[in-house]
Amino acid sequence: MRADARRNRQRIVGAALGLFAEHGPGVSMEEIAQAADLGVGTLYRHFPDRRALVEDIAESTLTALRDQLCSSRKMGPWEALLDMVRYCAGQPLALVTSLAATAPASPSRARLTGEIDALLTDLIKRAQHENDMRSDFTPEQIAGLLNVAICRPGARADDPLTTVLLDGLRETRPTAT
Amino acid sequence: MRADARRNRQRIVGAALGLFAEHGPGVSMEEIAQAADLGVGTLYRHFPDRRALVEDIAESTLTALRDQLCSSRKMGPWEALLDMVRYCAGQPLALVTSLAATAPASPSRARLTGEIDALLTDLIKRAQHENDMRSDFTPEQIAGLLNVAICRPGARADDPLTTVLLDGLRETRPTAT
Amino acid sequence: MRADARRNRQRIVGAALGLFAEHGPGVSMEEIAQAADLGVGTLYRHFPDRRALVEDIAESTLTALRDQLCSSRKMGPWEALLDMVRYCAGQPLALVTSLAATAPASPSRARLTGEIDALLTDLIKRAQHENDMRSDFTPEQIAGLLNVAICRPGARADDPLTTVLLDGLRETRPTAT
Amino acid sequence: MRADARRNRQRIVGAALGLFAEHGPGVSMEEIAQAADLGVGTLYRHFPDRRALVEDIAESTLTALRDQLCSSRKMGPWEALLDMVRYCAGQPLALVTSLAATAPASPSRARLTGEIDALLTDLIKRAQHENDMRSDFTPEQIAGLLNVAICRPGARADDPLTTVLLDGLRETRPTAT
DNA sequence: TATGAATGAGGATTCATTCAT
DNA sequence: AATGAATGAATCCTCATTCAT
Repeated sequence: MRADARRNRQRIVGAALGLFAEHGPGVSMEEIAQAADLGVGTLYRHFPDRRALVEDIAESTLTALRDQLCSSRKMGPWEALLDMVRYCAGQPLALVTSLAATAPASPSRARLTGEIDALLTDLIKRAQHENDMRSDFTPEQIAGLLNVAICRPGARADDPLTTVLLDGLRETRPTAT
Repeated sequence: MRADARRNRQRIVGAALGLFAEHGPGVSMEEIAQAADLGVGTLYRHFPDRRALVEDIAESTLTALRDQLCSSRKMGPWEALLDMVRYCAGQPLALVTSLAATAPASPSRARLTGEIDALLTDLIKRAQHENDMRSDFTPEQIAGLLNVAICRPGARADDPLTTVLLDGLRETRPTAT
Repeated sequence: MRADARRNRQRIVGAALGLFAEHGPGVSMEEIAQAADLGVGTLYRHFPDRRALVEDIAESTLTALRDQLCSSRKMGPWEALLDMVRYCAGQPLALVTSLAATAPASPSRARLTGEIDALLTDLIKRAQHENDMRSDFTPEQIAGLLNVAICRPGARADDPLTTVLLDGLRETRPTAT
Repeated sequence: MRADARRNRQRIVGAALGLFAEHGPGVSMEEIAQAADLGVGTLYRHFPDRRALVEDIAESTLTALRDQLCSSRKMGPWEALLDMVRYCAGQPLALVTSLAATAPASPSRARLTGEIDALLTDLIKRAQHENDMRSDFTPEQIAGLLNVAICRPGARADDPLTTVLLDGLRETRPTAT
């Protein structure tokens, strides 16, 4: 019975992700429930309201990202960054970001975001320290910039934007403008 | 009365831009009308439905961008690109992009987008030809990349992302990864 | 100037009749005004509100019918009835009847209806008296029956319904059922 | 719950019929829902929009009429016609006809109308063949005429109009005019 | 427990009517 | 006097949420 519940929860989240991706954030709870082959009532048993569902999706995605960042702490910083970028390409980060933008962050989401920022900033600091990354921007600025690269619909680790950005960050020379 | 009507139309568009920017695309027509100090009926006289309002905002922004691109055709290509980036920083392009993503493009919006793409691609081609820009990406790829840089909330001509991107594009060397 | 006003009034009534006939009673005041090549304001100068317009149409049609009935008082009763039926075929009586059904009758419309009923009933009485019409129904019943025949969309003086009815009324024999 | 839902559907249809009959086709969905002691939402769960409600009322009335016509196919034609007229007197056919006139017929309503016309025409043909009905009109003309008699507010099987019409149809003699 | 029917507040849109030009 | 822009109440409809089965 607990297994059933867990399966249902997964189906709901999966259905929601799929529908949000395909039809935008306006998808109705009923549609999500149907796509998960469940009644609305069951959806509401798992998530007290729509915000809870959205928050759950956002938090689980962010949690996975944080864990990924944690797990690569022992790598060289530049390699770890590349890893993170590759990892993100397979995640619905663009979707989650825009969904989450709808509502103010819950405390736990805020905490997650903070942790990710800290981990990322730390990574960047180490990269700069090892002269793998240009140092004329603060780690926070660079973190913001990477966020854009990552939280983009259809972002891939080897698409032009990512490539040019990483190229631009790799060096230590001043601006060309 | 013609003058009044024009003023009202401007107030509606202004109010809509402000509210969309602040509270997202879910703002109600009533709220927009109130923010413009008008009755809903007036809003609907100017824009037959919500989509028409959104389309109008999108198209006028895109038209201005196209005109800007046209008017800088006689400059050197790199300087023209910088000009465009600076111009876009002052425009609600991020907003317009996300709003427009809600609905499929109208024919005239599609045409505008096409024109802008053509102008931008041409600019990039010329920049590559003059060795102002790396040539290991197609002009279309670079256009896509610049679109991201430009259609970003809070984009500025001298913020880190833009700077790094332009740096990364300026050179002619291969990838550092 | 008075001539203009009269012409405008006629155009409004004409446009309204046409649109009501074609698109039903839901036609908007704006549409009527446009069809009359006038602004709504002008329409409202002539008719204080929608009901006034509808009433006017109804009353002018009923007035004409009453006048027609009056003018044939000197004929033989059966011939006068045939005349009335022929006259009605060219009038928008079906339309007016259904329009008027929307709202309770104004005093003057009620008066007109009463006059018409009286004239018609009188005609029928005379026809029965002259043995031109079967007498097993009261004049009021026969008046009601003729109303149906007449206030029908597309009624014509020689269509099957009218023909059969007049046949059925002409005789003096009892029911065939 | 299935039983409840069915009951609710019936209450909606009943309320709608009553209100349409009393206050015309302009009754609001909210009023119908209130008269059925339900929320608007429930009304819309049962009927996706206003047209669906009207269509449903029309189609169920027409279906019943068709079934009535079918079930009397084995009777003598004249008796079957009388039966139909009697049956119709108890049905809201006038209402349904005027409601349905609001919108173009749905395919299934069109089919029903066609079937009814065919059955009625056939009945008339047989009646003419057995010399129960005058033959100087085509069956289609007579069908049209009967439609008027039947689809009239307050039609009864023994009211003057019906009586006179049936009288007029019974015989085989030419017009009296 | 899962279901889906019921609810009703809220948003989009229309249109009769008023009023500034 | 004519015009058509402005108004907002009224209507249709949606959808998050609750609740009876």
